[in-house]
Amino acid sequence: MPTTDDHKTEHLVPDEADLDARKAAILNAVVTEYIGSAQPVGSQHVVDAPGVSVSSATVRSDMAALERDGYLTQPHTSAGRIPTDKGYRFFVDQLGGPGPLDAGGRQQVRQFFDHAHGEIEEMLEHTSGLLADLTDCTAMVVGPSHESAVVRSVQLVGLGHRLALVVVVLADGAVRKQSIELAEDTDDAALAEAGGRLAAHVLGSPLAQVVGTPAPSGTASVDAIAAAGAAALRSLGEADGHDQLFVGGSSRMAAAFDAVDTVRSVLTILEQQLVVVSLLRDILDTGLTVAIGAEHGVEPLASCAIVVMPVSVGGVEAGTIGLLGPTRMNYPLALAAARVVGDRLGERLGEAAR
Amino acid sequence: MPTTDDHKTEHLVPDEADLDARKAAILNAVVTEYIGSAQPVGSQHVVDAPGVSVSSATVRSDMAALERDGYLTQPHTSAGRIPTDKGYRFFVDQLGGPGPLDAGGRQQVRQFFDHAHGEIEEMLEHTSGLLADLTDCTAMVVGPSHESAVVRSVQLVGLGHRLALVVVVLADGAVRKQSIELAEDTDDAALAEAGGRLAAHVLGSPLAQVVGTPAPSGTASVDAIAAAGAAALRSLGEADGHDQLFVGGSSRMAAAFDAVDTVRSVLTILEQQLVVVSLLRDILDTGLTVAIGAEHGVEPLASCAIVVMPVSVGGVEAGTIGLLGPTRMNYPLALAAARVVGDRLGERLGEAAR
DNA sequence: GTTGGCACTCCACTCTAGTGAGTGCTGGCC
DNA sequence: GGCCAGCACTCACTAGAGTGGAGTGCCAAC
Repeated sequence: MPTTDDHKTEHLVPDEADLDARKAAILNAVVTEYIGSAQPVGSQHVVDAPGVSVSSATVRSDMAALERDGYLTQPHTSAGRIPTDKGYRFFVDQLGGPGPLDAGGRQQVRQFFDHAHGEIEEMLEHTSGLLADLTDCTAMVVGPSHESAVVRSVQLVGLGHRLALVVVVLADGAVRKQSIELAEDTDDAALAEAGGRLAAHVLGSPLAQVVGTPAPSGTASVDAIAAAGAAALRSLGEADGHDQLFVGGSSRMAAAFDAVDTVRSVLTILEQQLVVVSLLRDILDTGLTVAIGAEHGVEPLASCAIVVMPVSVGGVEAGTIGLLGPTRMNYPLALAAARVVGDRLGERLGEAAR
Repeated sequence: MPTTDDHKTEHLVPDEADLDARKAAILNAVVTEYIGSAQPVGSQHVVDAPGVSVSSATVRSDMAALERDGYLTQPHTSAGRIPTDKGYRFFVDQLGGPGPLDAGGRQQVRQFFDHAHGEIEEMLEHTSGLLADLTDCTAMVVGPSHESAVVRSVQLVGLGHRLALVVVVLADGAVRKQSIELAEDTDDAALAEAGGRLAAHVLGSPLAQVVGTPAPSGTASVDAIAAAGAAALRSLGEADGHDQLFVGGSSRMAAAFDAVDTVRSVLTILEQQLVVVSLLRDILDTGLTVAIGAEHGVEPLASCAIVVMPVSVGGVEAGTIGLLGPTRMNYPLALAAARVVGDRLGERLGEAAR
């Protein structure tokens, strides 16, 4: 009934604009309480909340209004209220805010980044574990894209038996490899010669923009190797499209739901790296930080919410952090953790990839 | 009461030696049925099984004997029988056997290895997915150990801003990297010089056996870089101890149990790569192929069974396959899949790493 | 040793209150 | 008009009683 809807939207203030202060306070209380208890919240539990200094009867009538406006719902008559996706949305947009990370959490983050060592991949992997610990959500960390990183070094390494490895180092420290088959037993000199020509051809340009073959050397066997190497680089450039994903704390999903079916379908999604990466991408592209319930359009995650935070290095996007939990997840905590860890991670990546 | 136990073991035949043929057939039928239905099996459901041409009353008395001997158990009086861990053990050792992979499965394996491409890590990752699909279990694939692989190439690549990358290629095609910090802005020539000395020092020896520093060059700055590189190599050698693990199909664990708690604790274990790798290692070391229930000693996995299969390349162990499922998993299928995929994977690794 | 028969057990299910948290409504008060 | 105490009502949840049936153990007979 679009007519009725339009009517409402146009003439009744509360639907579009902010809710009346007390209703907002009540909604806030219901969401907060429900996030903590996972139980429907009754009017009695809300009367003592800040900003609500009225009787339970009045709260009830406000709750009924909030339900009419779609912020709350009842599992059944004569049960307490549960926030709807719209209710969570209002909470996140108008009420919650990032909220500070507690002292223990801040300490954990500091300690983590003080002791973080090793290569990027390892650090990202561990970061996902940290986030999961902090928020009790499943954490997803997408590594920096290497699309624009230029080639800093190319090397051909013979592995014996007609096999060689093309090893590429990008300016941001990423290393890619691809094995190529050689036509016949090749001596190291030819390999080195071909490697040199390959390097001259691609050094300084992004991996994705490698085209053509190196200039001919006059020796057919060397040219063949160089061409094979160039082909390998191209296939590496194409494969680089899908960024690396690190998922941590997927066991938290089992604790979040008591229906095994839900757990299974969520885990199934998490196993599909491509789906997850593009899901996070999509959410970011629509300009959201939090996607609640059906907002992200992935049906099996309808009872989940996702917090997304871009990781930027010097203003340039260099990865993404995602937190997956039930729609009744602790948004303030998740937002705070994502922000803090994202910032620190960005700094770290900046130090490494200058 | 060890005395009683000894007494039994020594003087009563059925406990140690094979069960009487019909009892074995009954046990076989119970296990098979229970694997399929997950419901306690009554005597009536067994009378039609091959090798059991007796009435249900006789089956009952045999079942009672099997229960006395510890092969079966009852959830409660007047319910059907469920196999104990010992019952599964007998089934696996004496009855089941690998059992052939069905046509669809064989086709799937063939297709997978025909189309498998890319580098080892990617293939191992996908192999875990394949195994999960085939068996409906969670699959674990441990990559080949690089402990004994000798260094084929070492390179120092400058990344700008006092940062350089040590890139090591091992003879089996594995690539390792580690960033090092340079004392001050260093020119490429010094980097190349140091790289050359580093290479001369370690080429041909296994990564884990890198000791000392390269021979001095006479230039202090070059020596410093070379020393830093050698230190990086040592730390890489140490880090190489824990092999790469790829877990596929962890969502299957959610389908296997209906207690969310169990699912959560199993997933928690799966997140700890080190634990999983050493668990598989331990099982192999005790000479087992299948570890059932408490046999592997990891308490949260008490209701799980693990099928382990070494992957060997030319007789040398080069990785491990593991399948994790509930104790009532389909052992013949899991064993068959593990064997077939393990063999094919071994062949593949052999082709690549010669 | 095997079998049909029989009494028994006990889970799973249904049905029936009874309980209580929570609601919507109403009439009176400020 | 907004607020509130009071009240009747709703309905999930729980406990207890009753029932059906799948399954067992035992026994006497073949």
